[in-house]
Amino acid sequence: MLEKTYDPNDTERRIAVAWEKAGVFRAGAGADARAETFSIVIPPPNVTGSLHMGHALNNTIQDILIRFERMRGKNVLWQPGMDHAGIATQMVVERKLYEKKQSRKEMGRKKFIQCVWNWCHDSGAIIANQLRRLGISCDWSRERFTMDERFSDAVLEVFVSLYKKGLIYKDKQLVNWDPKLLTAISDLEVEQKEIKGNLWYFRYPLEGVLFNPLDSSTFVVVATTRPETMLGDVAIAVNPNDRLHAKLVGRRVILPFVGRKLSIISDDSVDPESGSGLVKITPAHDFNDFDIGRRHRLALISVLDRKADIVLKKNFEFMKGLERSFLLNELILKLDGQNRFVGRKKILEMMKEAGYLHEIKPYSHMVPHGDRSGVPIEPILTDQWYINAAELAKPAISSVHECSTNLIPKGWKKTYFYWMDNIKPWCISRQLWWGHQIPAWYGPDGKVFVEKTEKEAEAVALHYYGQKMRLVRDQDVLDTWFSSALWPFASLGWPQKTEDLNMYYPTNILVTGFDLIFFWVARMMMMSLHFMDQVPFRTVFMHALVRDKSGAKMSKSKGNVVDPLQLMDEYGADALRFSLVMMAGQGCDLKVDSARIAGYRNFCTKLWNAARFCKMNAPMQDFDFVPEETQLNVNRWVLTELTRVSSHVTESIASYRFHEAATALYSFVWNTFCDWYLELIKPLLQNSSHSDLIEIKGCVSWCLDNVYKLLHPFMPFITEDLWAMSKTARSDLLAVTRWPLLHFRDEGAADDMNWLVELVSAIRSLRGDLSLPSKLQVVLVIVGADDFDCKRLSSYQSMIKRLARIEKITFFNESPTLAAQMVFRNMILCIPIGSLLDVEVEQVRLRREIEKILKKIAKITEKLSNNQFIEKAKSEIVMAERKRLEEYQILKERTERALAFFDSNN
RNA sequence: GGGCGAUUAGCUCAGAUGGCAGAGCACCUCGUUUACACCGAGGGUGUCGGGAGUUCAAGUCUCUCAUCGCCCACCA
Repeated sequence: MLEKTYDPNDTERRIAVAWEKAGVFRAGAGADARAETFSIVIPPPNVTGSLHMGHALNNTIQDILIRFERMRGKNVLWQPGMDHAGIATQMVVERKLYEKKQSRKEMGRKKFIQCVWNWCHDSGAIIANQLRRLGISCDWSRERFTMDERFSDAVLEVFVSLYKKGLIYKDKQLVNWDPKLLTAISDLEVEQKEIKGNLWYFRYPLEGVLFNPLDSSTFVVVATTRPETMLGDVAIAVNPNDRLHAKLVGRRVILPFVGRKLSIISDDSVDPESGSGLVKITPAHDFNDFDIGRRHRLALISVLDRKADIVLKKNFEFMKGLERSFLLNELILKLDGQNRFVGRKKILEMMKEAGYLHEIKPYSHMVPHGDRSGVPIEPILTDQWYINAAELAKPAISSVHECSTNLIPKGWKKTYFYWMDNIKPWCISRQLWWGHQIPAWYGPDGKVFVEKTEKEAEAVALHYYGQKMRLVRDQDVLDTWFSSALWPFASLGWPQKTEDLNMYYPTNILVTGFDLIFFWVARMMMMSLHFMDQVPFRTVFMHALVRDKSGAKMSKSKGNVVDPLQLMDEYGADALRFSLVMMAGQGCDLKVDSARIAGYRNFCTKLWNAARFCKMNAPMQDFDFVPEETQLNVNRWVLTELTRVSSHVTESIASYRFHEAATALYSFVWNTFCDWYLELIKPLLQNSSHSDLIEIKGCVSWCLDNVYKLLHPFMPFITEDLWAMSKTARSDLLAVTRWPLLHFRDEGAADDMNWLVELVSAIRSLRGDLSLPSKLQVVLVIVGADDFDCKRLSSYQSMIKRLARIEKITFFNESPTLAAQMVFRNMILCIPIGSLLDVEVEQVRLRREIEKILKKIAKITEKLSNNQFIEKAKSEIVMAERKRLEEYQILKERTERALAFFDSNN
């Protein structure tokens, strides 16, 4: 005998092992030689990560598709793997070292990298096991890592190839610099945050007049949010159409303290409405100013170093040709080596003291921050490697236009195009140690040799110099997303021409969160199209992001992280999976609420108990059940409903409407199968012929077996477990059993049983209105039944009696006295309850009923008397309305008759 | 500043191609009917955010306004 409740913990662990042992997740397992393929590459989780709700959702969706297609007999590959996650992993390991009072720098690069590798080996298995715990069925025998040897080979191949085509190049540009992590980052890794600060208005004295803070003709006013960069100012710009200020063009101002002479220039990009209308230009510390500087050939004067500390003394260009005034000396003394925040304060003090501070206005504006470090980034002039993304984007754009790749939901196309159409060079070098080191070697004269190996680089250098020269390798590593972009083809063995690539590329679908559309999806499109000449996936399914109960993003610092492992321990992996799917509509947010997960845990218990009932009442039969051979309408009905739900589920999964599939199954199992079918057959189990009993028992088990199959992609553990216990299970695991394709339908039986369900519900509702004790058996008197009704009533009377607690059904022409009445279709149902009946209450109830009906009738009549409606609406709609009207009129007439009976007998 | 999405029952949300407003949870009443109390039966009057338009017909399509959220953007 089974326990009353399902215990997921033991079961899930046991079954996960069984699957793995049987090798059923191997690519192509169980498929025919000529089967269609279906492939997915997993979004590789960070190697140091641990399972969070986003992973749980993402992998559940993929697993549903994979299990579904595997059961449909396809040759399925789900390629797993992990990402080395450059910055993230390096940060984690550095933090660990810091706890041990060690540092990366002291350790040296080689040792540090070894340390990271050790950490990866330890940590990598954790998330893989957590994914197994969730039941995901990827082929772990083929696990790949974005830093493994074969993958590195792909990375080198791509880098060298793009370099030689001129699509990768080195450039000295302003770059987003993270002063905490001390590396360049790409535009995408910059987060704009609104900061409430000030706008400071400075007075810069005009050249050739004596500066007087009280005389506005002796200075110009410029506004800035970044006072600390003023020492790098090289010009002042105004809009040429700014009537107020354009006349200043050509004059010069003196940069306070420093004494540098700044020309006032005109440039279209200046907004005369903004700030004071005059902008100070600091090309070394601002992207916009950098462009203006380039247009006007202005000098670049850098006053911040890589740590964003102010550097004055060491700055040769800054000092050149300047007399060091007293003030300048003082400035250097106060500022040199200070960090940017202190520097700002000190500059402001000095400006104020010297009368150069004109005004301060509170001002809130967007300040770029590093997404990992959280500190404000600095635009800094450095040498970095870039990809010409605009070039690579072209085929990636047209492929989506041509629908070679479909984005779901399709609204994301617009976002994709907008970004791709405006894509800028992608900075791919990072000043980190953990990652793919850039395959570039430099000769003594700085000449760069880009080759896959040092040997090859040396060979080329030998040819170039005519003699052997010492080469030094570029110290930088590549952006993690550079290697992630190769995932769909490199994980299948590229650059080798592998059988896997042949068979499984392009993949069918990529499942990912919409937050990765630029970081990852777009870049995979670019790289894959360039190197494979084919899209990486036919479909991209973008799902919502998991939020907490109140809709906020989960983060460790907020402490609102919901741990999927804990939820699985509490409710089981199946319940978690089911709730994620139920919530994964196509919105943007998905709120996790444990009450809901508990609800699906209850659903597991419900299913478990249906199986338990089956085991108790319909144990093993040596019987090959064939739906077409059934005789009993109750069976033919439930089989019809099962066919309906199975095709609904199949269609829904195939079109990625997972929520719909899950809802259909939930409602079939709970409402149709448990609440009605099992209740309906209970009386039959005690009191039926042998052949009927065999049919019923066969039908119950057969339905459950099919339910297990249909539910398996959603709830793999419990269904596998129940499958193993069910009579029809031979040695096969459910995971590789064929998906059911059901055809049996008997609409007549379905009509009968749906009528029965409605009838019983109506009687129960009437009983409820009368507050009859549920144990009380009553007599049901039926008035106005026709032959058809009578036939139905007698065929199903044992079911009706049991489910509605009726001791006897009789037929009358008139309603009996002291009976509660209710109209059901064209009959009046009466329950004579004698003195228990409160006639007045009944009258009120019936009157209210009539009122409702009249409203409906009025509405439909209005519709039908509208000629436009009759003329223009589809004929089946008009017919349906007429039929409804007829039904309501019968209802009205019968209800009035019931009421009249009371009125006349009172 | 631009783009996208949301607004439906107390809460969380479903409602493809317009045609009788739904589910789960919560709540109330009743119930130890031999699978399940993680259960069963019964219980819903919601200006479908406001306004306008198209249509015989609008939660659904168009416009507009409001509120909220997200993404993108170099603006001092």
